[in-house]
Amino acid sequence: MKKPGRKKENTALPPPRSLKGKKGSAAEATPVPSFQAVSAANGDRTRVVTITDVAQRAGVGESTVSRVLRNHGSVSQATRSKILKAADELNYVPNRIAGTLASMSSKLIGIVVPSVGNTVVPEVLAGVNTVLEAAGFQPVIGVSNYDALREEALIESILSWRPSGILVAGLEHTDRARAMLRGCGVRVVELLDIDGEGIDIVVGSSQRMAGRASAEHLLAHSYRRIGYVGHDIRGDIRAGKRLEGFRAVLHENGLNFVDQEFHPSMASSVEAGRVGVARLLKRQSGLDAIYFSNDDLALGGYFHCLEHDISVPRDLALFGYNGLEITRLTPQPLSTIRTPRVAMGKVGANLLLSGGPSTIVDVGFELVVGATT
Amino acid sequence: MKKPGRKKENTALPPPRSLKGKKGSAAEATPVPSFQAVSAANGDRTRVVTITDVAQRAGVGESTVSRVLRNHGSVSQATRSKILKAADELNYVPNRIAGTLASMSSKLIGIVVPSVGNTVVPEVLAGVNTVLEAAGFQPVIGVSNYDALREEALIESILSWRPSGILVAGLEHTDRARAMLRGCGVRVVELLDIDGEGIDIVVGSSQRMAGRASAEHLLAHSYRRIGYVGHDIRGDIRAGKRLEGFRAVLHENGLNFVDQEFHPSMASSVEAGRVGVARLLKRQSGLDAIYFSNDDLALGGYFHCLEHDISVPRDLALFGYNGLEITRLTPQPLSTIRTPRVAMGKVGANLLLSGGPSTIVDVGFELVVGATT
DNA sequence: AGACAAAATGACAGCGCTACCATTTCGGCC
DNA sequence: GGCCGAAATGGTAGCGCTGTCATTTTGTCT
Repeated sequence: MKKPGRKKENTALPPPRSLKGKKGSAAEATPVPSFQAVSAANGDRTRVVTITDVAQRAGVGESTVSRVLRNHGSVSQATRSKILKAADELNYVPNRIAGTLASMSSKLIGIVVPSVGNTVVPEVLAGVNTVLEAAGFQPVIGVSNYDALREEALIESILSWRPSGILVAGLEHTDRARAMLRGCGVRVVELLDIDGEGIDIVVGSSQRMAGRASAEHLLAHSYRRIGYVGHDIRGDIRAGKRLEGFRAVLHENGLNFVDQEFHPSMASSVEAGRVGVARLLKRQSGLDAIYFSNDDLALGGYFHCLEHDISVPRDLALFGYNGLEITRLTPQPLSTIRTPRVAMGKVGANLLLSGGPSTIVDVGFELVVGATT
Repeated sequence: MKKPGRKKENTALPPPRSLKGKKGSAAEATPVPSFQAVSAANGDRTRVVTITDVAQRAGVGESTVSRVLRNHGSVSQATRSKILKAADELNYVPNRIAGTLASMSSKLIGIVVPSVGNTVVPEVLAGVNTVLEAAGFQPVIGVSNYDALREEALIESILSWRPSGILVAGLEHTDRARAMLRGCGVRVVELLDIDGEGIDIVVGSSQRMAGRASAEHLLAHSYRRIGYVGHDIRGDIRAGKRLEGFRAVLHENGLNFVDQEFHPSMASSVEAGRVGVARLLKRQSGLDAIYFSNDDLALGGYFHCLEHDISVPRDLALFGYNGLEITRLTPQPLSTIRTPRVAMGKVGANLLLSGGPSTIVDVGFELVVGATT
């Protein structure tokens, strides 16, 4: 339809410079300075304002300025305000890079997450961020895309910023990643999952138990011909653990999945769920319930049912995982398992900063009986 | 005058290590190390590995190690591998804090976003991150919660890490924030919106035009009794601009909103939409269409209709904003306006790193005619 | 007023690395 | 071999700040 918009530039701009052997040749035009070359609206020197400038302007020593700015150590009220005034006038912004190097302790916290696709991770991050911000820490984030090697690289990269702590998702990492985390000398929090061996602090809920609870719920409601619709399990280890737990209960009851569908890669998980259910139903395996790898998929399945007049749960029951807010607001609330994600983030961050001993915190989960089972 | 300062061991003898004499004595009653105090499961001393250690181990100078590690400058193949081997054996992780301070140019990029609630911001971040990662940059993130003062504080805080660039959402900032961004000496990208005056680089689409296009679409489809359901507009300036554009078109056609509902604060936007529509309909204003501040609200409204057998669009048309993936997958696809969020992030990041002149890039938007209008 | 502890302040050596030299070594080439 | 430019390497100031310690300035009691 309408498509206003001026020039619709492409993303084809060349990256500024590559990491790899860029130099060597004597040519080297544009040594890329341009860093901190501005400020000082007046005609004054265009150097970045340092603590020395503030000290001179206030007529005191650098250490005193440092003490005032960090609110640390005793300084007379008169001196303090003199310094604050000078700092303000000069528009001084402290250089935390230098401060970090000098003090050997940073106000940076590393965070490595697998994705920012659905709202699960952002919610955890929100919880983490609340705590970090209150304590004056800044998060440095990396997204691994469910790729263990990328995660390893990210961890290394983030550790090179010498954070005061690091939060990562999950318990599964490459050996080298684990070694780095163990040896980096700062606290490590592993989030979301507790099924496995952690490095230091572990905050999450049991994926296996969640899967088991889901199966038990469906069985308790007399569903017997159960199918599974999931995304690629290779990358999402936690989804795999849930599936494993679910399947274990089925086996213990002499059952098995009647049919299943995996969707390796689909733009959206909702779509994967929709397509998965469509395929499953087309095969007419006489399913009475479907377990999904998560709520996104379940939502897609639910939409499919709505569109094709499949009565839920009479004709087909649906069960998801995550307890996304939206699953509470669909015409029929979805049955799912809700995890306290924001709280998880908060707890994790708090433990990280608190300096206590290594722990495992099971934040548990809540089985939400919606209208789809 | 006395001569303060510590002893600076000169070139007398090669001291075992540590210029700081931290080691040496066997006593060592933990003088506040706790930082970097771990690793090395073996009995070895636990000092952080520095470039000097690598240099010594490889039997070369520090500068050469630096050259190899940064892949910058010419080093013989033999020396290179010798150094890489030493670094690997020592499990060396470079200290980018020190590197940044020394080189006066960091591999950090600041990002300030209003929230991580729905998937809009994460999608933009994903685009940004793709580009940053490829260029070896690390994002430092702050979340302002739609609070201008918090944004200001975050900007200051992030600038103190001396990033090489900074991305912020929107064009509206406090005066001080704007001054800091202008004066910090690095490139600034303002994302999402282009209606207003930017600082340096602006990448987004016109909110006002989006609102207008939405109104024109509804009018073209003969809807005349239009209502509005939105969240708190005070914080979300962009939603306000869309509303303004929409309303302008209504006025130009001698119309106005028949009724409207604002939801200041609700746990979920979807819920706000649901509740908003319920209230609007209860008032029986004879609406034939509802414009929502965004897709989350629209989704909630749609769910309400589904649940209460309100035929969409016959009884009521719905129109949202964002073009979230999920709106494409509901039983009836929602009519909405889709913005190229990932691309927006990529373009913004590329421009930030490319070092070109200040620009405004209108990435446009696409009016998606779903089944709800 | 003198004595003494406490508060206030300043001086300066690093933190680990990179940029910029200076110096040494290497490869052709007469 | 001797010469010379280029490649390879080492030495060493800082980068802006903080921690330590020395010094000076209070304030409080006798």
